[in-house]
Amino acid sequence: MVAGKEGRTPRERYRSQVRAEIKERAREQIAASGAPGLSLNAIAKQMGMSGPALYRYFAGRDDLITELIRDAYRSLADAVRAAAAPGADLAGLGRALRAWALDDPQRYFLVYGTPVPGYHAPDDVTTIAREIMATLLDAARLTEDHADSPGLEAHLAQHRQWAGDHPADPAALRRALSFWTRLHGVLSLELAGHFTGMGFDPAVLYGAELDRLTHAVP
Amino acid sequence: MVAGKEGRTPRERYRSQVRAEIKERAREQIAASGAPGLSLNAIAKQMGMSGPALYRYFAGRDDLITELIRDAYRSLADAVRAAAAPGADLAGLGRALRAWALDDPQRYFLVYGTPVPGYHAPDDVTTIAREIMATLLDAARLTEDHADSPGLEAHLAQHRQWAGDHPADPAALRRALSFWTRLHGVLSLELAGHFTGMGFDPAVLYGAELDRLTHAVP
DNA sequence: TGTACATCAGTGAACGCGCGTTCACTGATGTAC
DNA sequence: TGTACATCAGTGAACGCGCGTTCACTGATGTAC
Repeated sequence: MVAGKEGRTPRERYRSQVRAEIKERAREQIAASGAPGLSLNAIAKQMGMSGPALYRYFAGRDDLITELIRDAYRSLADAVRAAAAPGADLAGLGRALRAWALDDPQRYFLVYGTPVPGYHAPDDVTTIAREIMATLLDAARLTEDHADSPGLEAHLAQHRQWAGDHPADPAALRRALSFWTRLHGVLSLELAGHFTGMGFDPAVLYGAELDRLTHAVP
Repeated sequence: MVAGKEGRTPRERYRSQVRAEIKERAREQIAASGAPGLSLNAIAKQMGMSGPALYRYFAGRDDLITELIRDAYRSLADAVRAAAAPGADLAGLGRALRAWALDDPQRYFLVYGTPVPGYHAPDDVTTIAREIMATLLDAARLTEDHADSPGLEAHLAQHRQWAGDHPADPAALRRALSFWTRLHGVLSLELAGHFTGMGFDPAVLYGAELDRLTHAVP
């Protein structure tokens, strides 16, 4: 999947293969019983190895979880970037975001789920998050809507650390941010099961939100 | 707090006092290390009791957690209902929702956080959730906005199990739902710390979303 | 091509820990007459 | 008001469990000459 991952020497190739399988099993386990229940020994047993063997591949449980979180962020950034490929606007990004989320809900929760008090994500995760925002801003510049929100836009114009030196005007800042929060609102409620039994189709709700973000109803 | 909780006989009064303290310590522990790390023995030790003593008050760990989730839902329903008291529209509800969330983020995550695979909330929680939606619908009927979304409204008009027999028109259904998902989008990202370091004030973003839900900018 | 050595994946035993939960029990508090 | 009995909160020992992690080790694979 990721370039260069397969290594050169047979040993390196084997190593990264086993690493990949450990992570795969870890993801299965998280899907089955949630991230807090992740157990190194259980993974090892499932792979037919002894527990301590995993310490050849990861420094410990926390290291493995951190790696999974990093992968989840990376995966999201890749999905978003791919959808933004030529000069696309926010509409395609929105569809890609939902597809990515539904494809693996637990991966979504690794990024956007309940934070563990005391746990701090490593720095490079923040870097990836900025990269995602930059992609969003690119697309937000190419999108038009009829909404406006002068107060918010003025505030964002003066507090735009998150945008770095991105050449986005205040309206684009607003669009990118609203895109993020609104779609996340629908997605997280949907994935957490809060819509089950309510009757309507979450896809329709998501689509309507996306419509209003991209080609505004006057 | 809740009427009738203090009991009549001294023994009953004592019982519910101890129950309350157990829950209080449980909440502290969740705030400190997350819900998955909740431990009955640790709570007992903190109260100067032995572990097994807690089984006089709760059937077990799961029972305690379920009770905390129920309390969280109940608390949200009360907060929302209080804000809707006379004949208020969605604006006041939105402010109350944010205050409730910020007052105790972990309580918010008990309701809206990452679901634990395999865990199913008890039925009465669903009842409370419906009650919250009903309150939202009441307020949505008294709110006006200039937004409309014909496709969504048509869909909701035909899929309104969640509204029960509430006399809300399609536009009100849409408003209630968008209110819920949009504000939740901002809140959950804020509480999970995804805005930290970005520069802007989440309150401004939240306020702008609320504005557009209540008195629409044309 | 063959030998000597270095690297490194994986094992198995062990450590200490905290967990939820059960059980038989003690002793204090409340109730009935 | 006092005595006899029932209720019930809390204890302490014990069970079995799975966890993360360390350590000294074996044996296979790769490297250098």
